[in-house]
Amino acid sequence: MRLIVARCEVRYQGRVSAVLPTAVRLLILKQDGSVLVHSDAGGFKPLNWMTPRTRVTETDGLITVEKGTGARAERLEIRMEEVLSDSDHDMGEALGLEKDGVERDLQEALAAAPDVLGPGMRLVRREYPTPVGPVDLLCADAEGYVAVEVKRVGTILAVEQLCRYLEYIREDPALASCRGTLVAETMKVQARTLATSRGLATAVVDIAELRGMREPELRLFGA
Amino acid sequence: MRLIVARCEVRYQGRVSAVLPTAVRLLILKQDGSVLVHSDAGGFKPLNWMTPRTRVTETDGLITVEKGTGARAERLEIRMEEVLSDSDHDMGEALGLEKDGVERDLQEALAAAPDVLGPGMRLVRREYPTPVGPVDLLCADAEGYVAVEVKRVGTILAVEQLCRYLEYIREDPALASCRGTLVAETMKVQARTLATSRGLATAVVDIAELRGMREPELRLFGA
DNA sequence: CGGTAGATTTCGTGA
DNA sequence: TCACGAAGTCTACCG
Repeated sequence: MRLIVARCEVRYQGRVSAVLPTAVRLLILKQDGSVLVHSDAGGFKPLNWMTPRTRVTETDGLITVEKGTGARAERLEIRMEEVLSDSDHDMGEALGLEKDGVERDLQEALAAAPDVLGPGMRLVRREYPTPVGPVDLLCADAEGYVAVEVKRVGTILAVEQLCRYLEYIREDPALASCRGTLVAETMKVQARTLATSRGLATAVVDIAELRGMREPELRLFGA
Repeated sequence: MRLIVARCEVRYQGRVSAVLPTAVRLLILKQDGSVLVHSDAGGFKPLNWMTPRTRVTETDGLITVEKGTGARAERLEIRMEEVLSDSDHDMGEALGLEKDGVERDLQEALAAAPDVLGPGMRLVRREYPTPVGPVDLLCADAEGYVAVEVKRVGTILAVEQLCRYLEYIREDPALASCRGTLVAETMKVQARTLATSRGLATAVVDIAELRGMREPELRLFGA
């Protein structure tokens, strides 16, 4: 990884056009070809950047980063007027990031304990396919089938998505009366409202509690 | 801006849980309180980060970044085992980024040349309000009104959005027969298919050409 | 401060 | 390679 602190002007032309007037900024040139231009504020996002795969050339204080060809071509030009620092660092191989609590984990926990969605609820199958993509869970209880969409945050977009799935699911005569439930760790009020007006159920769950239900013996130790 | 290259272990707990095993990484501590952890690969995105406003403390090789309180609390812990480089850089004030070609610009260009959507098409108003948000353009031709949704990339989500708008627009008796058109610089095939099946029109435009139509005198010079 | 929509979204996955 | 969906999305804007 090469780190440059320099007074520079940056131009990007590709999906949009952008110009950064001259100022002192941090340039990051990664081993994989990524180039990031960061300022001392603005948080998470680089002011300008290009992701792999790139072609990087440097001549006479001008760094040119290119990507793609023809209509989809992109070009990032960094004109350095004063270099305040320029260093190289060998970082070796990095291991991956371990995450927990994302939608996938929630879906798993729910698949293992579908009865939190109602008495007698059981899992029919996960990732039940439709022409517009798979619905997270297909469940069933005494009253019939229920299509379940799982989200970390329940929004109106999730309601729309579930509606789209149901439209196709109900084309199957056996599933014509299939109900729908949106499950999320946090539910937006607007999502609940829209869901209700479309005849869908909503449920708020906690992943830690879900797992607690799956492994009740662990709770005994904690109690 | 403080730049640290160090062998470190990183833990994040907040919206999810994440652990980064020990490796050499770049730590960026910005003036505004942002903290980013970058590896030498992985492109645009930091491995871990925290956006303002944060509380940053450092004691004995342990950097702790905290944010929020109570249920929404987040914590980022960086345990440094070996510091390879640690430098501070004064970057002063940075000027803003000038962008062109985003959705807003496309909407403007289209508002100035609505006839590309069809002969005799004229602009009624921009940002025509509905209870579910404003539709980008409301136009009209000899056959009646047309609601226009503008996107840089036309997706099925954009089609759904336009449908949602039309649902409300058509409640007004004067607009009961309002048509709909999705306009984009690039149109996904699925979006076009869904739009057609819902009785909506689609149009692909180029922002440079749009502007060319608005200022035909400029073309004469080029020709 | 919450909600919505845009983004050079980026990033992963599956066909 | 393409298309779709998630993301600790982030960020700006509006109420």
